[in-house]
Amino acid sequence: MRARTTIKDVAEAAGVGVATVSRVLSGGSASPQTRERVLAVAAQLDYRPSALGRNLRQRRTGGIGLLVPDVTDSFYGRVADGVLACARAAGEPVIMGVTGDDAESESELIGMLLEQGVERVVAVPSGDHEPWGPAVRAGLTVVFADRRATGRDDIPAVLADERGGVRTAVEYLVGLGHRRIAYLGGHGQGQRAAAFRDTLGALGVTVDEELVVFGRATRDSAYAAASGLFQHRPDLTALVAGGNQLGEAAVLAARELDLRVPRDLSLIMFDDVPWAELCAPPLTVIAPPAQDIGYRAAELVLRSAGRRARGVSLPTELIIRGSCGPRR
Amino acid sequence: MRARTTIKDVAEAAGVGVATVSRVLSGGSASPQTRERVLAVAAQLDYRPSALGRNLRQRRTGGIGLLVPDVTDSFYGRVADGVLACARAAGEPVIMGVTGDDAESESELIGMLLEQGVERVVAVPSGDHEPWGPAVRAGLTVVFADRRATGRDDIPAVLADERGGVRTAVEYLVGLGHRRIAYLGGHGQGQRAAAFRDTLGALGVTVDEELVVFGRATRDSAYAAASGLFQHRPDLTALVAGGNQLGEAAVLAARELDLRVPRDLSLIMFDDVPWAELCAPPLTVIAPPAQDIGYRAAELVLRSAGRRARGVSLPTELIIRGSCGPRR
DNA sequence: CGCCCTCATGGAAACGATTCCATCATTATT
DNA sequence: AATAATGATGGAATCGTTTCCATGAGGGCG
Repeated sequence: MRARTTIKDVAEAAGVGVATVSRVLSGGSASPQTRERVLAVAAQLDYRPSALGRNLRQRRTGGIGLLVPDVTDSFYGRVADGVLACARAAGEPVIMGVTGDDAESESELIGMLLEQGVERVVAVPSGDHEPWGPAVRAGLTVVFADRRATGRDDIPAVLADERGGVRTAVEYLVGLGHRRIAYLGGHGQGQRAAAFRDTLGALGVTVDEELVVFGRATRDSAYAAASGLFQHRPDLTALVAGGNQLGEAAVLAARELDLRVPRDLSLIMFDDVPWAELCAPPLTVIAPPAQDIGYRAAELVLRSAGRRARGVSLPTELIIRGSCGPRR
Repeated sequence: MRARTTIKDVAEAAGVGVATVSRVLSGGSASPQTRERVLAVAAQLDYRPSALGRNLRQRRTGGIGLLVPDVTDSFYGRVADGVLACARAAGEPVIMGVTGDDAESESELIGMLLEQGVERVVAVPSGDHEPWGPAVRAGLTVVFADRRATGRDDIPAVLADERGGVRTAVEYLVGLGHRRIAYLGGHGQGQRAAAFRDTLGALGVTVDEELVVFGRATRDSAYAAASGLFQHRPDLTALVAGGNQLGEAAVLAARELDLRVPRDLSLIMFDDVPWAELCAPPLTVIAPPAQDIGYRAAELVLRSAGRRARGVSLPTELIIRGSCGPRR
């Protein structure tokens, strides 16, 4: 491997000092002819300033860290895409890690980011507050996306307006005549379940706690929860699934038990995914602006270097397709 | 922000020289009592060696770069997941970038990685060989995943056995009696189209070039291609879609034109995605081991630091569901 | 004409780690 | 017992950049 060309090589070739080269390249003052010569030489030698040297000198790494539970999940994939898009626009590298919604993994990854000298992080937290103590103590600028960690209200977050989204969905179902509506929730989505209960209450429908169930993040667990719910309470007429994996499980379980959608069961899913349209019938969904959430979070973490920033809540959209009908 | 604790702080607090601390922490020789004292002090001060200092000294960054066309696409999401899993097991950070299958973006991102001092890259190349000249010239260790760049056969690649997969699929369709089989391909998948033609030829079916069409990577373009194909050649009885976005477009277009699957049209898609099972009917697919491709590529790039490595081809699996039937 | 101010410029320090090398002590060998 | 060998240890150089500071030249103004 050929040795890298350094600033010293450029300085020598251009017949100037390294300080001058550095100034020219980072926009400092220099005489026009010097500037021109340095730029020409740098281009000819294909010189790239090493981020290593710069970062060490400036004691900061520039880049931004990105922690998501699972890139494979379409929702987090879109969040990540938003972060990457914003970072790219700003010319910042992104160091990415997958937590699997596990606090210990999260801790390890934060440690790794710290070692790398990263000082700005966008994360979809596992929910546990534990890992974030050391992070903020070490001076990390953190912005949460999609969720917050319990008890860390000091960390700004970019969230979907889950309450609004769930409210709209529940109102829609109730408007169709449904009364026995179930909620299938997942990891770290207490917010959504709470909104579900509140809205039902506000509409004068008594909340049946047996109809509010939670599955783990895995496909199997979600399927078991959905299937159990359908078998145990065949009287329910509508279901709100709190995420795309849960929605998938619900569709599968309903099909397995020969429940016709929407005749026997109305279905609304939180999160819009490509396959929602391909499903038979196409799924009515509450669409959170996943890509936007990532983009805004990255923007926030880049702008708020140092000072405290306030979080944001982005509106969701109810997309009515074909999976909801009047109460049977 | 509190100042970072450096190796010097640890050395002072432990009453030894910085060299000794470095040796203890990186497994060099030291007397038992010194080692113990240093470790105790380091733990107490919560010392983390800065990767910046180390990398600069060693002139290498350790981490690995990851370039994919689109994280939002389920397939590349799984590839990325595989790379991240392997990197995490090896304790290496991953710097990720999205190319959008655009050679210029790819070039820029490679430049960024170079600046960051990354020297190992896993990439799903856009297909253009242009960007990779500078990369290998700068001494980057590159491993391609899923595709190769034209004319860069010197760069090892971890691929799915597309030929085998397509062959199996086509044989299956021909076995069902189909003769007018179309292929809907996408960006950088000449390999698959070639395998399609070859297999048909080998089975004694004449290849109708009008039935081999290509869409761009966007949803709209793929839909237009599929729709055009169906309208222009209503006599075709089966279709192989060369990727999940293309498959999605085909399902949508078929539905729009009231083609019943599988009665009017048999459908096979390259790539297994969660929604393939949710589709009505569930889609028969050629499943490439996406996660494995990523994992193996990362393994390869980590192990083959320096020396040349050979690529690998991983088998695909034909998963028969319900979207193929006998010729009508 | 002289002084001071401005501006371009280069040398050198600093960032935080690793690592070479010299030093010193302790033990083994002849 | 003298010398060599071994091993622990710390000082200092080094990586590539930015930035402080000193230097010198040149020009404007009194």
